[in-house]
Amino acid sequence: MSENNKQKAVLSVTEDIRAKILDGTYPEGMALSQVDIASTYQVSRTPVREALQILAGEELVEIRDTGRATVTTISPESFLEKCELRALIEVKLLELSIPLMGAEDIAKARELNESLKKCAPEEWTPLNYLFHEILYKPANRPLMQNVIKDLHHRHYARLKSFILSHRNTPRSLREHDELIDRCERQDIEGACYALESHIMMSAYALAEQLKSQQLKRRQTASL
Amino acid sequence: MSENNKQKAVLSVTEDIRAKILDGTYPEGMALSQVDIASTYQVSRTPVREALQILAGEELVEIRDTGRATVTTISPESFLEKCELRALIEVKLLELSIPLMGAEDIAKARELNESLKKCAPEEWTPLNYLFHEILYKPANRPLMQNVIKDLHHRHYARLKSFILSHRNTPRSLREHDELIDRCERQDIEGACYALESHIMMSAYALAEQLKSQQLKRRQTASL
DNA sequence: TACCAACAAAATGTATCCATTATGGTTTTA
DNA sequence: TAAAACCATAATGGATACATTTTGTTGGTA
Repeated sequence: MSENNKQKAVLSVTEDIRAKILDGTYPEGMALSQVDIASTYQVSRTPVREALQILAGEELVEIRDTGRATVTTISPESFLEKCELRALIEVKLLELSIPLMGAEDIAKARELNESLKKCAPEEWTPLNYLFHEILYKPANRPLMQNVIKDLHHRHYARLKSFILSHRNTPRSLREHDELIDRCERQDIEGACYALESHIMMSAYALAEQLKSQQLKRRQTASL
Repeated sequence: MSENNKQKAVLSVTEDIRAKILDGTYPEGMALSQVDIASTYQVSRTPVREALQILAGEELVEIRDTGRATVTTISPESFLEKCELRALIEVKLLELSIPLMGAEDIAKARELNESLKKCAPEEWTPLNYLFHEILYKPANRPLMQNVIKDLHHRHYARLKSFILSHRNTPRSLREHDELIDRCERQDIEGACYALESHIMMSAYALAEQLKSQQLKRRQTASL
């Protein structure tokens, strides 16, 4: 066979459920029954329960004291605060990075932004993270970088549909270009300010969308 | 009976192992065998496995791809970076808090610092966290506050023995007093600077101790 | 002595079984 | 009719049994 499919059940189940939560297949609030998942993946409940604990630790599912697991919901308030945190840390990373950046880092960033300009909508979120990752790498702060990665992957990724519908990517790309220019000029203050705006502007817009959608959903539910 | 002892096994096992890791009963690198734990708590391996997954999510234990679980180790580098992150977020919280502080917040902070002056060594870590928590409450940033709480509880607490041996608490208490004064005077910049020094100074001292102890331990091990 | 193979012991991974608890609908009663 | 009690169903929590993998040891060979 071409590859080794014999991965531990816990891992593959965890990965698959995580992916389905992130891409919206399992929507907010959906009940995750151990027996259903077990029969879906043709495994026993034992690995399923461990997978749910792992995902609960990632705040993707919530396990109530009755034992029932559901997909967590994203409140506009907590989303905004996550963006604030993201901005705080990313600005710090950028501030530490800029003095240590070499020409090749700038070149890589430009290259990635070009890829972003041409990429399919599906690829946007991961490529966007890679772009930011390159900018922060010189700072050499693996832990902070990891926090950012988590915020991007575990949380931001769940809003992909919003991001796509918002269609602010052209502006994002322009802002990326500006950011790179400022880095190249070693304009730390300007770059940090640009980055903070870049993050928080889209944050407010997305939070508004979130709010109005949840309002709509609640109205539909009460019919 | 005075209380309901019938808690779920997963929870009580998780809590107990967590406490033992934090207080050093289970030291860095110690192997956590499922069967041993199960027999220790008189439960089957099923809840033990879930508990280990939860603790792995908290980065208190590491589960290797062989399935073996061990208590995670704290490298001086990662400790310093955690302190940097802590300082970054706490300074932000303080900056947001000060303009919203009332007289009763200041009073509470003073009160807590007085308790700190008189408290037993055992009580220092949790009380110290409470002191900081009060200062950040007006900022109304539950998520950031939670990150800070985690950093304090899950990580800082493991260094209790170092903190005690370091005996820098008198200076800490003076710094706390100064911090409160600056808050009362609405001296945002000064307070933030004082807080950052307060955190990072002890961070560097602790990191040095960590380094020398790990060096000593490695030398002893190689005998 | 150093290295490798084979085997034995121990630990983990998963499935299945039973006990307990929560849930939803039905019936009963005020 | 509305609310409370009850029961049947379904789901979770934990224990046990078995399969698989890992690890350590022993014995043999160069």
